[in-house]
Amino acid sequence: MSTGRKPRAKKAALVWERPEPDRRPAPAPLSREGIVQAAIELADKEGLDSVSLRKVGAALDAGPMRLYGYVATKEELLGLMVDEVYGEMISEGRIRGDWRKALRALAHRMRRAAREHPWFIDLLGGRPHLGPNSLAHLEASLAALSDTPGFEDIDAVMLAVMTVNAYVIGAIRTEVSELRAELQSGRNKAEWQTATGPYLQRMIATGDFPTLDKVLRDATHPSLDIVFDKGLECVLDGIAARLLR
Amino acid sequence: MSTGRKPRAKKAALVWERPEPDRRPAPAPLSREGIVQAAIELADKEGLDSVSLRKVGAALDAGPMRLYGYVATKEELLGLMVDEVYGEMISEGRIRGDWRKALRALAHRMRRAAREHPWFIDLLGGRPHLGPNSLAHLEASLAALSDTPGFEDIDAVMLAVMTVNAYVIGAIRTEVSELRAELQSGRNKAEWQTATGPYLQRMIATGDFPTLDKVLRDATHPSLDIVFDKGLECVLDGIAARLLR
DNA sequence: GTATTTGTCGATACAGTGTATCGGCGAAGG
DNA sequence: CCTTCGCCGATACACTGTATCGACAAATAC
Repeated sequence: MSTGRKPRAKKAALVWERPEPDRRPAPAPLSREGIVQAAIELADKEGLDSVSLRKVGAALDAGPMRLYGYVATKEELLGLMVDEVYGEMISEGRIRGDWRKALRALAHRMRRAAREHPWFIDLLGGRPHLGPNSLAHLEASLAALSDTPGFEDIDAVMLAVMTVNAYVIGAIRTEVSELRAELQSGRNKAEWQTATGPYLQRMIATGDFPTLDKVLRDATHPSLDIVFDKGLECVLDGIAARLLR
Repeated sequence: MSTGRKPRAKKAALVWERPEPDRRPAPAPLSREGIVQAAIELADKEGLDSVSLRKVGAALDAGPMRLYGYVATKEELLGLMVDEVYGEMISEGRIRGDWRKALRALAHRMRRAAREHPWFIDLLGGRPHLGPNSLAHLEASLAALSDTPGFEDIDAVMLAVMTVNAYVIGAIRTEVSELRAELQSGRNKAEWQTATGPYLQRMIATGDFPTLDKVLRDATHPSLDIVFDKGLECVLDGIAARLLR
């Protein structure tokens, strides 16, 4: 095509109108580590939905496309975030003690991590985690067990770790969902109960949920920590029972 | 403002250019149930990401905003989808048998539902589920236990149900993630293994993951069904152990 | 030294998303 | 028949992830 196209619209013809050669704030070092850090900070502060390539880029004085040099896709960035949290879990130190202590420690580490990064549990299980820290975490888990007596069989080790892991993930997921519900509709637990209370009471008043009614009326409602630990001990008991068989 | 604004640009002045009075394909009955059904069909077929208000609307010959009469937000639609699946689970019939049979049945129902609707597990735990079917499912679970001997204490019932639920959710989540990984990168399990294999082998060759190495080499790798059931029995054993104490 | 090639980088563009807004239309009321 | 009201849904907006490709800088060739 020969129709003379203008060189570029944005550049004013006169120097006086061009402010400066577009002042680069810095060569913008930028690194995968830095990007992941910024993304995590954003997710912690504003929630996972706020992690967009634009916002992460902006936090680093860069445009969205700049990140694509370090990450092929947003999925990959999320994967790196997950691996980073695994890294934090590992850095808490070696797991020691008998198998029960070890599994308990692993469970609590994960729970703590999920509390500090509420988005973590949402990302878990999206895709398998093959990052170095994930692998290291898995290795640490398996190693902690395979050293202890009663776990000579590698299949038993695998079963124990996977079962506890499944419980932990499910339990944390439920917890986080409850916490979010509280945080969302107002501020404290009381407000949430008064918000959903009427609806629930109306439902229960139908008489279709007698057992649920009994639970809400008679059951002691322990703190989340206690519920988590009780369930965990339950699972551990199950593993113990299988060991002796 | 008095500047004569044009009546409407889209309407051609001549009748011949206006095709028809915009032929309504039908008064478009439209109902919450229908919308949810369409959304579920879409999610089953094309994945959860494809569930957009526009596409759901299109499936019902309606614009996006039409749906907002039946649903205040997309979140609400997703909530309805979840409740619908709970409904399917309930409709499989009453839970019967001793507590172990009952819990096993509940677990397998959920797993089956998650297989038919792979998006289900992703939505679980986002927010608490207070829909009628969710409540009915919970009621059925609690009722199935509170009838059986050994579960007079309502707290014990709650603990057992919640623990099994946590395990099931976590286990299914892990499973689905593995399945997705296989389906994604090619077609069958072999292809996936040859895709990620080299990377894993290189990682293991570093010698940093000896136990993981042993697992990959020595462990029998049972089918997903067997793994799930073994873990489940493990948890059930734990509950049994607590019952006798 | 200049001319040409090359390769990278990021602004722009695009096809989507969820949802707020408000003009136009049908129905109700005088 | 005219007016008024309410509601519905087309349009618009702000935002997303990412493909594209022109412009610039460094490297190479002469």
